[in-house]
Amino acid sequence: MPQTVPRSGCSPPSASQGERAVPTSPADIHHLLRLLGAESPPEPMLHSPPTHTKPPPPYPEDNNYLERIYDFEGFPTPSPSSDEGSIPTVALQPSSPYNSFQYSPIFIKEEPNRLTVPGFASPYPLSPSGSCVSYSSNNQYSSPVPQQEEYINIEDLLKENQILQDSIQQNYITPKIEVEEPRDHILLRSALEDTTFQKRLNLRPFELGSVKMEESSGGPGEEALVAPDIDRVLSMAIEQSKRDVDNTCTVLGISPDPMQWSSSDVKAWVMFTLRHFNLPMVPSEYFAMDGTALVALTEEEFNQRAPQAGSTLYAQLEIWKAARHEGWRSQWTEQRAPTPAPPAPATDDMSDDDAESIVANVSQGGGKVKTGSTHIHLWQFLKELLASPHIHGSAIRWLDRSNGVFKIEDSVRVARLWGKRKNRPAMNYDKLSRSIRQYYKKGIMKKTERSQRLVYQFCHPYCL
DNA sequence: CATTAGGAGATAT
DNA sequence: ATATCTCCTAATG
Repeated sequence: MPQTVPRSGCSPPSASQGERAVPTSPADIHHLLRLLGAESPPEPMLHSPPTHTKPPPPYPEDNNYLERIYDFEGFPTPSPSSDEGSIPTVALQPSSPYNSFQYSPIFIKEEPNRLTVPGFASPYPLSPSGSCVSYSSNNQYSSPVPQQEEYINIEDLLKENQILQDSIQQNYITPKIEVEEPRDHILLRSALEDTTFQKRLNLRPFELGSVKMEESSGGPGEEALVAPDIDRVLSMAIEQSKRDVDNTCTVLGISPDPMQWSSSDVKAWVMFTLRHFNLPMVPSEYFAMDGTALVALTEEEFNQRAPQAGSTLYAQLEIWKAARHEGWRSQWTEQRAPTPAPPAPATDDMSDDDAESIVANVSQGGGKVKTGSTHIHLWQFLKELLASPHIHGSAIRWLDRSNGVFKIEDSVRVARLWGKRKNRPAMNYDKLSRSIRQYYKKGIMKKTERSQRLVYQFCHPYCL
């Protein structure tokens, strides 16, 4: 069935062999390859997994998986208590058929693969071990059965890719990727299981399978032939990483460039990442430093600060560094430039805005376009932030939830997030607080008994 | 110095 | 017309 996919403003990466959607140097791929294997739990946040399509039940403090999905997507977390007045409730998108993933244990131990990378020109110190990411088994994605550790090399990946392609050609119709048998090759698994990029790019589910792969007839020159197919998959995976980074920026209100992070940005990022990977929390004081300092930390220093999670944090940061290095453009670079007609047309313009409008659309039942998010009221927005303490807890949190008393811990970030939401790049806390003060008159908020700095209180119907 | 308080005009939807 | 946004002056800790 030849499906012609409407391309909703984005051109799928041309299947032509010469050009790729994402220009990636071998070094980048290698870099990512080292990183990706250990990284993200498969498609952690962009879509709801099939089994979780309804909002989380009561709200027991830690049924966070769904919350994470909501939060990360900028979805308002479904309120624990009944209904939120005019806050739009969000129906999650019906799970896409491509979206079959499950959390499967990931084991990887890396071995320098055979690609020789003539020097990844990173301005940042690489891991002292040189291998960059050594994934320890203490993280919870690892299975209790440690003997499954395996080494990966490109040849295996290629073979596996071949197997996959064969099986793909047999059930071409099935939009699901069947990667059941091989349990061990994470990179491939994660790259292939994560099919969301295919969907986002309007690829047919298996277009990547059409890339012909020539088996290494040329004996010794192995390095040379690695690139073509894996490359393609990886470039998509890279795309995915970009989006993840961008999403995180949006959610946390931080710059994509770690060097620009303030110390509270650093804390927010660390906490978010720990949370995201289900790693044990560490005192945020351990990471009391700004972005420049964070970037300068070695893997060992990470591990000192967070014995259970240091490697993951370090690896994640590597991805962000790479992002920075590649100059991934994002709406975050300085003030947004609203020029709607960028010179480079439609190669991958389906980044962040799309995600947001999808959110908006979904929340409107698919009917109305856009309108949702810019119309939000400040008090609603604040409650939204308050509803995801594990993400924004360092910026704003409840002091007395039942009475609607909350405290703004990081006025700069809250204002930044608000400005972003309202498309007001010049927003600051001065203005935001002025708006809050208007609420006194309107009876939406009131001053607390003993007035404390940065502490506000919702009035009655508004607080829950 | 950051924050609070509130007036007043401008602006976006 | 409403809900801010923006700018500003004055007070406070």
